[in-house]
Amino acid sequence: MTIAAHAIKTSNDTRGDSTRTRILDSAEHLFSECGVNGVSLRTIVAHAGVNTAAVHYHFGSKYGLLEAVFARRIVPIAKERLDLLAKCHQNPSLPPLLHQIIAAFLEPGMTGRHGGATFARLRARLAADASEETRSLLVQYFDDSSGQFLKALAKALPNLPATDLYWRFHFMLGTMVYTMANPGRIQALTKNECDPSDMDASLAYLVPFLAQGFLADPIPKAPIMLKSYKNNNKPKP
Amino acid sequence: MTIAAHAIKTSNDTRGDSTRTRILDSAEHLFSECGVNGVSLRTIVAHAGVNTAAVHYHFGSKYGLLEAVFARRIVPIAKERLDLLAKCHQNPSLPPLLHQIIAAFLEPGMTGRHGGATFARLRARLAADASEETRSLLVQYFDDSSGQFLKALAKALPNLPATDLYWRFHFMLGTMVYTMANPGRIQALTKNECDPSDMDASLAYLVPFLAQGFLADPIPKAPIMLKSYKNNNKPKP
DNA sequence: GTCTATAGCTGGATAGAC
DNA sequence: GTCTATCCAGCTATAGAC
Repeated sequence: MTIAAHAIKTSNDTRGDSTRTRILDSAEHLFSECGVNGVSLRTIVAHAGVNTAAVHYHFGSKYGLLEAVFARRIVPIAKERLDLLAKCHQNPSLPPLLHQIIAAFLEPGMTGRHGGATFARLRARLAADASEETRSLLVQYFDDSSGQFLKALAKALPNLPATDLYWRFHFMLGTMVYTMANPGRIQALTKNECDPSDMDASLAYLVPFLAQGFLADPIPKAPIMLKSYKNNNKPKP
Repeated sequence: MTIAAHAIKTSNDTRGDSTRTRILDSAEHLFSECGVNGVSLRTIVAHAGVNTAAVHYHFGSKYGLLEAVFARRIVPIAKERLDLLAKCHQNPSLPPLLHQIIAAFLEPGMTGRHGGATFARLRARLAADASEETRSLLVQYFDDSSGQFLKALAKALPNLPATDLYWRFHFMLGTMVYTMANPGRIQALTKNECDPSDMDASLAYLVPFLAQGFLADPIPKAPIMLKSYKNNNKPKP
């Protein structure tokens, strides 16, 4: 069965307590908590109340299970992103277009609608994983919608060179993934005043920060600048 | 032996080819490439040309080896950060103080002086890992210098409320870690025009982006705003 | 489709010679 | 300090009864 077929089959399972669904839920939770290599199938099946054979019957292997966990959430997230993007437009009664686009990109994956903090942390783990299998999962599901957002951002920032735009998009992914991963450092430093697991608060602070970053002047192009920007690139204060 | 003692002992090993050092180098490389749970001690010792007993003799366990790998790099990184911070000051012939501070924080960990991209990726992996052991490693070694940088940033941004500052510091960590992790998405999207493994280029684009983000207006404080910033928080364009 | 039982490996850790 | 040989717990995957 293909990954997409897994996703469709799963999303049609509205009962929510079938063997398949319970395995997916347990796997999502434990992969997220312990990492894919940090948890055994035995632990997953014990948590789901099934046996090891069930996993191999439904998903073929541990990696097949990971694909299914991933596909179940990612297809609706990508769809919602594009839906929200289609609704973005200039209007004096709305926030600036740039803010709308950034929010359309970030919200679907970060709020609770698609697996919430659990799936978000799993995505963060996969992003730090460089293996070919993992990387292909991310590229396969995200690159299409990313391209659409890059186009929309380019249109909203007509004076920004493509290279600068790409870098800033990359930085946006970084803030998103790191916030979702929530390593706990900022809580420790601030005595829980800042809590990245509160995705609404995270977005409220993140969107304006990123929008402002996107609006920075492009950096000068001369190659020498790349090694000595400190003495040459002075944006107006 | 304590972690600090490991670090000191290692940093005094100037020959660079002792058993200890070869194990540390191999482990750093393979932990970085495959994840701590993704590589076995057998693979590490084969790569280092030693036997499994050597690891247990010198480091006690696989986790002890991870600690030693981490401590060897992190102590000099934290020191260099503070050294660079001490040199930051207002001067018309230099870039803005804010840029200097951000660069002082980012450079030591991202450029090639302390393990380079290899150790950087390992740090990114550990950041995505939520286990108590891993988290304590990061907190233990980084929180002191982070506090000093927060103070310096607060002084450079006297009108920014502490909460906003903390969030933006958190976002800065995200861009740093994600760039170091370099999941390859931006290369794929841009046909290698942007290459996050080029740390000089990364810093050239990253520092101005972050500085601009730090300079954004603080978000309004009313709790309601956290859930509906989209209709209420409109920074000037 | 679901289960039990187990095959077949690989893992971290250690004992004990030198 | 360094090595070989080994223990045994834990893993994924499968065979085969029901």
